[in-house]
Amino acid sequence: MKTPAPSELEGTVLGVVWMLESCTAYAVRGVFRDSPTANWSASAGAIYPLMRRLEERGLLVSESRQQGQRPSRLYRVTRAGLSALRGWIGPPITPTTVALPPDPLRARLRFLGALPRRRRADFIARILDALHHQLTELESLFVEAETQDDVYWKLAVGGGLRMARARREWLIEVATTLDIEVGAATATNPESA
Amino acid sequence: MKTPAPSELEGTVLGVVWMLESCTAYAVRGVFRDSPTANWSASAGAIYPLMRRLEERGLLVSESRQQGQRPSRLYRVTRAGLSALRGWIGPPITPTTVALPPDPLRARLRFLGALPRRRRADFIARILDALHHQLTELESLFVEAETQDDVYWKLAVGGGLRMARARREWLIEVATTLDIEVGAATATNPESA
DNA sequence: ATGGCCATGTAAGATGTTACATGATTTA
DNA sequence: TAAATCATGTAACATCTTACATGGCCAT
Repeated sequence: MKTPAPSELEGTVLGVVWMLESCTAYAVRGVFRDSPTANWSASAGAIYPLMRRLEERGLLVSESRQQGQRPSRLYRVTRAGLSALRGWIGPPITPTTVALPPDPLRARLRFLGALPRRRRADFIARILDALHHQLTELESLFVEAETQDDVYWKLAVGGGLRMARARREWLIEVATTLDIEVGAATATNPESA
Repeated sequence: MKTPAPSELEGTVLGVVWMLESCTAYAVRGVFRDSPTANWSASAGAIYPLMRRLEERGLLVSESRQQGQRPSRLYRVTRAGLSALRGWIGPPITPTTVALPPDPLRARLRFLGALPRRRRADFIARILDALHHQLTELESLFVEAETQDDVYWKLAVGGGLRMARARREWLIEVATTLDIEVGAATATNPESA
């Protein structure tokens, strides 16, 4: 194979373009921006050169379109691109696909002993509050996804929802184990006394 | 502030050095290598320059140690380093801390429709099998963690275990929804019964 | 004493981020 | 018409990966 295996970002971009049939780099950025998960910054400096690269590899083709407008590129997935997308998904499955994803929250909790006791409790309380808000947002997104007819979208959002719930339950366990008041966390806004 | 906020990797390295009291870059790599989550490659080319940078910023200090051996650096966290570690953990909590972490499996599932039907089923089956193995490994790690006296380590491993379980249950739901034959790997033991 | 592993790095290259530049389109 | 926003990029920089280099230590 002359073409290297697509990276995570490349595979996702291929998937997005494939789903949209044809789209611009800007549209891909929009999809990332609206994604409920913290993917990448969706920065222009990442997306535009990346799609150029994918075109050079023959995985995308672009059609220049400028009817009185500023020049713009409409990308489509080529035959080779679809093949690369399938290869990226698998099988064969790669370790990174199935491995437990890194979680910044879990990483921080690992070193929670570095915080003074007071600050530790504050940290947990704020996290619980944020997770609560996140959960309600994901739940409404899930309800909305139910009305769509894209079964994979529903399943993906459902997966995110399960993760968010598990994370929140875990945090409650953490708070309980550390003997931290959890009830006050979501109700009050105590900060500067 | 002259020093920028520590990145994810920098914060984690600070935390590891803090936990070990003092250690070499190689020891930090070992911690990453043995981590159950797919963090980074723990490549030498990332860790060694990074710890050098942290020392330049005054967050680490290194003591050269070469008693008949090859020169080696023992790093310790400075006062400023501990402060930076606490700042990295929070509060204030950052969006990336609390956001739903990106999951390569969820990303792929989003585009599962790109696979031919046969291959799709194969993909799900293999993933389920891999998740099953992962889960048994995490469970034994959890049992082992129970014997340690580091409460944050127990909680972190417990969190990873919860995530892995949720992910597996989600995949079973996926398989069921897509009407895919699931093998013995999905035989759920009734832990909630 | 030699092959293999431990341990400490470096060099080159790929990739992503931040900040900026610029023209087109909409809105006040 | 001026300001804001959309849309398409580019440039400089920071960071991470892959691959390599090197020297000490250990078992056979």
